[in-house]
Amino acid sequence: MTCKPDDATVSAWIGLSRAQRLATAGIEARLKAADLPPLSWYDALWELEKAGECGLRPFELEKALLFEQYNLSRLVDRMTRAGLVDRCVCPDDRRGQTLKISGEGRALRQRMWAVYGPAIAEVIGERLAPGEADQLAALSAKLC
Amino acid sequence: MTCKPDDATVSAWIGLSRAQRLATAGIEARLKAADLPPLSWYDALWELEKAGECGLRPFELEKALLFEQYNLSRLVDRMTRAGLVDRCVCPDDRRGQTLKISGEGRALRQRMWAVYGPAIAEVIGERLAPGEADQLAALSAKLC
DNA sequence: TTGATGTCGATGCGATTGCATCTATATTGA
DNA sequence: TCAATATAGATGCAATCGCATCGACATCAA
Repeated sequence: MTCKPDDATVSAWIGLSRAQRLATAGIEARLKAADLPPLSWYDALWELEKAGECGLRPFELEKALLFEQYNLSRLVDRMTRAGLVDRCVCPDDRRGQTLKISGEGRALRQRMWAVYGPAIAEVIGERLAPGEADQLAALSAKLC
Repeated sequence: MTCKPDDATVSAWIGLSRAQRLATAGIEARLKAADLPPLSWYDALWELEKAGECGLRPFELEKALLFEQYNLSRLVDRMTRAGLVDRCVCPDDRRGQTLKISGEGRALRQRMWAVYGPAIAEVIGERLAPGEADQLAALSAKLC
């Protein structure tokens, strides 16, 4: 049975939550200031770019991004309308489709990384001593 | 100048983000399954309960919760309509108001904690060895 | 086969968020 | 004092989210 959390657990949860929200806000603000789309667009573009030629099915992207199905459907809508992603026919499953990043999509991802990368460095990297980032990554991994 | 983040920093950021989102989703799902309002309501109620008799100004709550001003305004709206929070006149500043938790609000916070507490234990506590929670809290604090 | 059930993705609708801006009051400085 | 500026909080409107559900195809069991 699951009982009440101890104080250390509560502090960890509150800290995790605040840290992530502050970092996200900082990063999103920098993207917006540079007239770039939100983080979720970057994440989608990056997953699709990593997937390469064969692309990804929407449900795969959904799992990779931890998105709700309906939100992913609409995100893909917007990105397709923006010319960043191509919806291709899926040979194996006629219910589905295959998503591929376009040239424009690749270009936008690069422009976003030019802002996103330094933002991560500023918001996370500069605040952690060497080795602490690894610790944080390891602890986070245990929660997934 | 801020340059590119190193790999450890990127891993820390991605891990932090995924861990927080998964944990949040798990906790919110449990609240919803118990027919309870979302986490933000709990957070607001808890801040107001901690503040005690003298209550809090909306802008103080805004800072405590890391909310946008307009979102806080509307959250308070909904919670007031639900009878959980009282808007009181603010003697010092006639532009503003003082927010106080109601009896109903206190009661709801308790009922929420009965779900929220175990949820934290399950999603965070059970996945971290003793001491790791403290480490995570300490690392998170460096990011704030 | 074929009927029952499961999975993929889209969508109508109401709720919430983000942006810009507004009103009212407070503060500051000439 | 009083005009200029700043701060507290609300709100109209468009974009996005959450929920429920749908249509289309796939899979599985008899």
